[in-house]
Amino acid sequence: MTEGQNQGRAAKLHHNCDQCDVRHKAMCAAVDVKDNDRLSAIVSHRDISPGQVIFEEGDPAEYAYNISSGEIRLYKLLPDGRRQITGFLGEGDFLGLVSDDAYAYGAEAMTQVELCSMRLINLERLLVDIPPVREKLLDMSRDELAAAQEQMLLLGRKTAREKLLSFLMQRYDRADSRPTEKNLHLPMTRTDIADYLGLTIETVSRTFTALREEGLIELIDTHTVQFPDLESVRDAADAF
Amino acid sequence: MTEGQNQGRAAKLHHNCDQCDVRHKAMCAAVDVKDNDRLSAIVSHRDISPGQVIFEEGDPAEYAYNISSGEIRLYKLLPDGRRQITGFLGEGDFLGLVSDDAYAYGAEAMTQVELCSMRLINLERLLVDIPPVREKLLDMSRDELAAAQEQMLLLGRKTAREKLLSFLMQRYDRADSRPTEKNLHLPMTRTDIADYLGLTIETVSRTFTALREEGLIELIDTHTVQFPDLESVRDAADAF
DNA sequence: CGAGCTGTTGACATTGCTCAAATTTCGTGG
DNA sequence: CCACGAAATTTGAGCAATGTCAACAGCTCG
Repeated sequence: MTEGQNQGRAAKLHHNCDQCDVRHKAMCAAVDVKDNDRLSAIVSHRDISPGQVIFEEGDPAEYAYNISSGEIRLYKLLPDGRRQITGFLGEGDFLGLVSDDAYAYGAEAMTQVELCSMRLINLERLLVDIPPVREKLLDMSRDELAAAQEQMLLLGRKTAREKLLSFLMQRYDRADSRPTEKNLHLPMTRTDIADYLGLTIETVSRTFTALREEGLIELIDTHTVQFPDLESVRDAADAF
Repeated sequence: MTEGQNQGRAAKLHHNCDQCDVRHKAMCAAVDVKDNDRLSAIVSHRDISPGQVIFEEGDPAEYAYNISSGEIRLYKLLPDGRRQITGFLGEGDFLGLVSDDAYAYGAEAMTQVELCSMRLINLERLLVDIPPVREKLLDMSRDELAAAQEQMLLLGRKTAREKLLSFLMQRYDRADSRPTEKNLHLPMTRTDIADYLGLTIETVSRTFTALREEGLIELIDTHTVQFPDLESVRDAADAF
């Protein structure tokens, strides 16, 4: 299975950025193709299995990462264990840039994950030498910030029902594959969804059931949702 | 009314950045002093009175602003009027950069405000010509992002009591003037606080009363708080 | 097959919200 | 400086949405 494959790959430390599948949607897109070797020289490949911690809040920040494949959750914890998931990241997303010298949040793999890692030191150098990279990172953090503000609106002012519907629409719209696809796959557990939406798992579960009974969604299985009528879901989700 | 005032002052379009009080803590600090005229050439001065809208969510984004003095609230609205305040800004803070071509949130003056405005077009040019400015803006948005994530934790996972205490500590720590000062001034209304913390004004009010009765805070007047024992407040606020 | 997850459902508790009214604060004009 | 009306804040009573605790069902893995 994948384990074997991954280990095979990890042996080859320096990935070749020329052949990277996600280059176009990652921060790397800002690097001119002719500087690819510059990029390849500083990145390493890393495989992570589901549930594994990539880094924890407060860890000294040494690496930044691009996600080559798989999905990750970012979260913050309170001393007593309450958790808030601040975001889910997927293919092409970037993580690890911090103002401080410590990570401001933790990161865990939700699925099998392939990371493209680089030392922050080397990244800093890249930012200086190749200005478009900084430009790209600024654009990306502005997007992240806009998403964070949208999430604050959700957390502070929406009902459980609105939260879940907004979440589903957010996932649906983000999913790159949008041909005739009416199915939405949710890789995360109910606990993850609850911690993302500021709810308990019971409320998430009950709300899923309620939406199903209303006919707004169909639950193909616990991790797959279908929308009989997309528009009515959007209307109910508000906020868009 | 205020219109008149604004036009009066606005007559003097180009502020002199050499003499700016907040230059050192604003984005402008990234501009070398010798390029000050470059900066002065693109900024204008604007006065805003309390309650006035600076821009609304969805407005086409034309200007970015530095705050010379005063305090501002940023917010997002739901169609039915529910409001989430996403942040309070003060002296030296920067607002208006957007990924889209429309503002992602609204901004209103809470007090009398002096703004230093610049066209986004001109700012873009500055970013290209003076790389440290982009660097500075990236740093600032990383800080903003970290603050946003902290706020998500607060909104999603803290109790009303913890929310209010965290808010008070956040304000206390941010207030630049921290000599022997045990007083904290809150320029915003209870409604603003409620909309920032994801609560109702009644709950905010009751929680203030409860904290006063516990002896954790003293209310000098509705907008001034004192902390008899700062440490016990910090303990109760968690999350730090 | 049994242990251990994950998810669902039920019964009940509680936090924070809603509606309403009393009180205080604040801005304005005299 | 004072009085008045409007706005902001506080307080009370009841309620609803969501959380807590507990039982149970379905699946996966050994």
